[in-house]
Amino acid sequence: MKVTIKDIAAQLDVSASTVSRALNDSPLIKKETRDKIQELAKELKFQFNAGARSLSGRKTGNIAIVYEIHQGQLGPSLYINQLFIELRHVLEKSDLDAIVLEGYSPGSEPSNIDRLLRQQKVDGFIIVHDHITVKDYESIKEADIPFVQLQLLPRYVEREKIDYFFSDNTKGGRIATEHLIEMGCKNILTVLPPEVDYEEYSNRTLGYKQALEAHGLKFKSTNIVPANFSFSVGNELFNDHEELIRRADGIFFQTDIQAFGFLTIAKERGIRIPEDLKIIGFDDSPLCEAVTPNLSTIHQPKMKLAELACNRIISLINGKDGSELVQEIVPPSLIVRGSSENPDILRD
Amino acid sequence: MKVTIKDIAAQLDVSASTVSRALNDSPLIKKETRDKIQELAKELKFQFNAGARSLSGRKTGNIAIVYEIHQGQLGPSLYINQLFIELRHVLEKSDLDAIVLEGYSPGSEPSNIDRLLRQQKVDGFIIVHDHITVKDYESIKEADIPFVQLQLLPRYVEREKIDYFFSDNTKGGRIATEHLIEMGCKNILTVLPPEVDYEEYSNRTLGYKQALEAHGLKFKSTNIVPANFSFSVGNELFNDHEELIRRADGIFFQTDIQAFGFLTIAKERGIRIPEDLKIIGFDDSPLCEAVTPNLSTIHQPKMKLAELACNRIISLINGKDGSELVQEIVPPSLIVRGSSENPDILRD
DNA sequence: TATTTATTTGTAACCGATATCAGACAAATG
DNA sequence: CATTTGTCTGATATCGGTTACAAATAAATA
Repeated sequence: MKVTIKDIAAQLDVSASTVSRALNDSPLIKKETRDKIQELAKELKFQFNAGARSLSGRKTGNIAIVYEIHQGQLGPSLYINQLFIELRHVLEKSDLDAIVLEGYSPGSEPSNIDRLLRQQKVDGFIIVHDHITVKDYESIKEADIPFVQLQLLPRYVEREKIDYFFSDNTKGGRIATEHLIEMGCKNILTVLPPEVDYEEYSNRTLGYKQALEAHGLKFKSTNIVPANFSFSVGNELFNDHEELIRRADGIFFQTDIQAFGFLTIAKERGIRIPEDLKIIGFDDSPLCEAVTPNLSTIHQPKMKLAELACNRIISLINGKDGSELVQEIVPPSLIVRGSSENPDILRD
Repeated sequence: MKVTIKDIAAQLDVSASTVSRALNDSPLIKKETRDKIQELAKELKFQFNAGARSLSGRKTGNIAIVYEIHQGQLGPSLYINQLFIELRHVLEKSDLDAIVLEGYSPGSEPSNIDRLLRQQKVDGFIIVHDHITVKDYESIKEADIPFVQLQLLPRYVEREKIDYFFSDNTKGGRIATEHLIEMGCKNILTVLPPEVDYEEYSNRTLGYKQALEAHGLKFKSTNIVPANFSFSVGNELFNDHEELIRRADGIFFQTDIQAFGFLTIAKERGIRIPEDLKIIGFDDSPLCEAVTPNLSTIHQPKMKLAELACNRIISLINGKDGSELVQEIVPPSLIVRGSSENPDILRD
């Protein structure tokens, strides 16, 4: 049942090392021998024993994907769920397996990350978001295991020293806001989750501000509205900020979820979208096309990010270009749907 | 940096085997020696090298969680996302790592499951839903690796031979429907995803039928409405089945998502919920409490299922009770919220 | 043809753990 | 005190690969 390198060696009357070389495409082997061995290996469906390989060679064939839990979900938005699936998918193509874990799970000693490092279970880490401890970052570096950061630049790590890939949140905030301005909005709010210390959101807010100023609109900090990070945001907004909302003609919601929550309530409150108020979200979740009106939004380049991160990790593992940093900020794109369209244009 | 069993042995001037015995709580060791060794191991933050351990006959410490992709999401409903998180969480408590993979990814040869088996990378499989091939089921059995099935009983596997845990969908359908009947509904539809060959849904439909018949209501197959499995179900229903809907006084949506989609549309179409029509969903997704009116639903016992599955896998791995099957069908529970309440009662 | 050089293959040590078996030592028995 | 029994520990082979080094073979040179 289990096929080992020795079985192949015995069948072809060669030594185990020859088989090893053949299967690893070593240059130290005659082509014919190599082909013969590879052929038999394929026929027997040979696979390297992962334990033995990592023990001798170095590679485990495992990559850790570190995520965080938000409200019982994978990551702070549905978007993370999709990013996660993409990552696994790209890794699979290189026969790498994904070991998933929560970055920060209090009480476990040692931390999961520390444990994985000590057990030598993974070849690299892909860290999504930044909910891991400073200590764990240091452990990873000290162990000299490749890692890349996705989605959010950690606060407490020197950014000159890590590889990261994330979407340009400042630009996202800017193009979302500019779009509303172009559609004729003059009094634009932005709604964001309460955890304002996330760079994700502060950058989106920065982009919002930049857009306003570039178009000669006044930026008021009171127009930045932190609100519950869930569907129920709708009621909260009307309870706490009704006046602000009634005066606005555009809202940039920094997460789709909040826009959805608002949509379900707005109609009841007699606000027509997009006639009275135009709104735009952020993330391009699948629901955008399901709600009425369809939600305009900013599309996060998840495929691109997953590919960049995985390819980088893979080449780091293979020892390539370890010296120079790779840091990419991928631009998101504007997706216009019904919630921000101009009725005037529609009438043409 | 890396601490091995030999390092500990050298420091305490004992042999490696003694250290191994101490760290594995073997009875063949003097208590004092054991304590001394364990103490030092803790101090040095020793962890077994995973590769070496699995090579020498012990466990890999990895469990494969096999899922399927639906519309770019993890599994056919948000519920799977949560179940997945629960599973990982329970495994973590036993220092087991989760290797996640898609059950069926066409084109990869050998299949991921086959590859993992041959690489001897995992100690067991938790299969969520049934999107893996017959061949893979057979490979797992042949390799004699423990596995449990969650969420859905596979069609092509003899159920007398596998351990499974899932929620009682028949009962779920029944209590959902009975609830509507008790709230006074006489003409109840059920809406379900188009993939009717899933036992999940056929059982929910069965429960629906049982409830009707138990209460002397006529069951009509035309009242079973397959519809798009997404938020956009609302428009589809009104386009294709408006008359049916106008005549109904209750709808049992077999997934929350479909109920949400309907909710956003119903109001526009002049249908008041729950006054004109009572509805109930299935899954108890977090959004239920966020929409207006709050959605009544059937709660799936995800924590319970995750615990059962993990504990079973763990005891199978440890060689316990491998002989007798463990099959549990966990009852879901009714959660009553605004969407099915009786206005008459509210007025009291 | 004899000798040097380049290719290709085999031998053996090693990675970090486990387990069998034999030996050391102490306690129990005659 | 000699012998048997029971506890505990160490030496060693092993798991399935990799790799440095030595050996064998083939090709190139004198």
